[in-house]
Amino acid sequence: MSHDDERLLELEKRCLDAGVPMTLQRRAVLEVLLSRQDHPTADEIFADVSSQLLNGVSRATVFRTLDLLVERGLLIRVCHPGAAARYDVKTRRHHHLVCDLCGRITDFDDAELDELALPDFDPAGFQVRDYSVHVRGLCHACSSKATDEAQERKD
Amino acid sequence: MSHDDERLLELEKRCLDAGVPMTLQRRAVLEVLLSRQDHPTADEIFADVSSQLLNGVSRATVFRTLDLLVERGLLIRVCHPGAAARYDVKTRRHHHLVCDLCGRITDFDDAELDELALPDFDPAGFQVRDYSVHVRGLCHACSSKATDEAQERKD
DNA sequence: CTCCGTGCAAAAGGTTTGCACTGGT
DNA sequence: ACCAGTGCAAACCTTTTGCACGGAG
Repeated sequence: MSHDDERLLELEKRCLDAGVPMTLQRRAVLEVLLSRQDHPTADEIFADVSSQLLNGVSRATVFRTLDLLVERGLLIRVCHPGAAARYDVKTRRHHHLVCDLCGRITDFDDAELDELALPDFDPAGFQVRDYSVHVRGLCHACSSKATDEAQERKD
Repeated sequence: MSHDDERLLELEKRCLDAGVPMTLQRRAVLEVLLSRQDHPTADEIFADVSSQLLNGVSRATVFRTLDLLVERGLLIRVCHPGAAARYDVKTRRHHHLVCDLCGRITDFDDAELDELALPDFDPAGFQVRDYSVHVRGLCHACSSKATDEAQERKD
C-alpha cells in the first residue's frame, strides 16, 4: 500500500469518527486536499475534483463538504487576507510569511517557533488547538513594485 | 486638544507623507478606523462613515480608500478566515486568538511573544514589517456548540 | 482648463440556499 | 420507502470597474 493511500485511509477514518459518512464526492475532496502542498481555494479544489470524478461534481457539494470538514475540525480555513477562503488539512505545525500587498502566503518552518510557551486561555473559555506565527511584510515582487511607485510619486 | 484628535492628525500626516491627499471622505474613514477597537469589515466601516458624513459616501469610495491605505502601508488587512476582509490601523504589536468555527478574532497581549527571534528572510527577498502569533481553537460559544452536536450524533 | 477623487450602476467573483432527485440502506 | 447527500440554478454578499460629474489648484 502506498504512503498516499495510507494517509487517505487514516483521514477517512477520522471523518467517520467525527460523524462524516463517506461518499464518492467527499473521498475525492479528501484526495485532492492530501495531494496539494499549498493552500487551495474552494474553486481550485472544485476544479481538481471535477477532473478526477467521472461524472464531475457540483460546486455546491464541494463548498458543503469543506464547510462540514471545517466544522468537524478535520480541516482548517487558513487565515488569508485575500478574497477567497483557503483550506489546509492540518498536518504538522508550521508558520506563515504573508505579503501585505498581494496576500501571497508562504509556509516556513522554524524549530524555535514551534516550541513557544503560550499564555493560559482557560479562564477565557478558549480551547486551543494549535498556533502559528504570521510574519507580515512585502514579498520580493511587491517590495520592488512599492518602491518604484513611491519613486514615481516624487518625480 | 483631545487624545483622539492628536491620533487623527498624526495619521493624516502619515498619509500625506505616503502620498495620500486628504479629502472629507478619507478623513472620515480614518476617524472610523481610529474609533474602533475591533477589526471592522469594509461594510462596517462604510456604515459608520455614512452616518458620520452629512451627504453619505459611496461604498466604492470606502473600498478604494481602504485599498489605497493598505497599498501605502498605513493599514493592514487582517488575516481573517471569513468571507469579508477586515482592517486594522497598525498600532502596537499584538496577537490573535482565532476561533476555527465562527472566525471571531480576539486580540491579546503577551510580553514574551512580543520579543520572538525570527529567522532571517533577507535571502528570500522578503521585507519583514511585523509579526503576530495566531492561536487557533474554539471560542467558548463554539466549543459548547461543537460538543453538543457531537453528543447529538451519538444519540 | 486640467486632474484627481467621487458617485452611481453594472459587473465580477465567491459562497449559500431552496428544491427536486437519487442512491444506498 | 426513507433519508442523507447531491445537482442545479437562483440568490446573496463582497469587491471591482467604467464612466461621467464636480471641485480644487
